[in-house]
Amino acid sequence: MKLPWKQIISVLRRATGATEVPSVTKIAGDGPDPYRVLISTIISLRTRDEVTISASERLFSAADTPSAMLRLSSPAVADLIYPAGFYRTKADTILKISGILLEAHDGKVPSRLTDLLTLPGVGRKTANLTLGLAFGIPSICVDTHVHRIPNRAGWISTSNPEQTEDALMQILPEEFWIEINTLLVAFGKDTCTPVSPWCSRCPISNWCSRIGVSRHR
DNA sequence: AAAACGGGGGC
DNA sequence: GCCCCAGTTTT
Repeated sequence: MKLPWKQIISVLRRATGATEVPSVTKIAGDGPDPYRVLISTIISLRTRDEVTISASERLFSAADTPSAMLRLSSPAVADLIYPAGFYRTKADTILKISGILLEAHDGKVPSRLTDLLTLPGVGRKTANLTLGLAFGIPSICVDTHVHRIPNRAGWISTSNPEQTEDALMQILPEEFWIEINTLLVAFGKDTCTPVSPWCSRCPISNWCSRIGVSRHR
């Protein structure tokens, strides 16, 4: 299937209201601060956007560098990021990461995938998202929406996130890699929902084969 | 009362 | 691969 990506992306931008920078990056102020991007990405795990943003703002107003973070106790961090889900685990993770950054990476967030993956609490998703948002390095971040939507639309046919990452790199121009996650997350939340999606108000239904969708609105 | 949710670690 | 983790919203 030959897909008009420029058009699809621009329609999604308008439909979702997402401009170019996702909410996590905006927390970082004028330029994306890799440390803030990484830490808010950790906080965002299983947590809604609004909660992630307020939790990140509270945390960063108390500490926004690895060394400042290490002056806080784990319960203090947990208290700052509450009510983000898994807040106790995340507080430990944030402190561990901060310590490692200070010891092994000169207090900075590494910009190589392999280095990011060695950090505790950082998996493929978090690492790729950080590479894109913090450093502008083209990388595709596959979450449930980025996996579900292209498959439902019939653009690709994959069964796991890693396959999806490869398949999307094949069909999607590199200039859209960083943005696709933000767009599809927003799109998947309000229109292309996991069950009974709002196909009647979908702006890109022209390019969707609705594979696997039995019920829709 | 379940299921779902911007996952990842330990085994 | 499977199981665990463990807060909140949505259905």
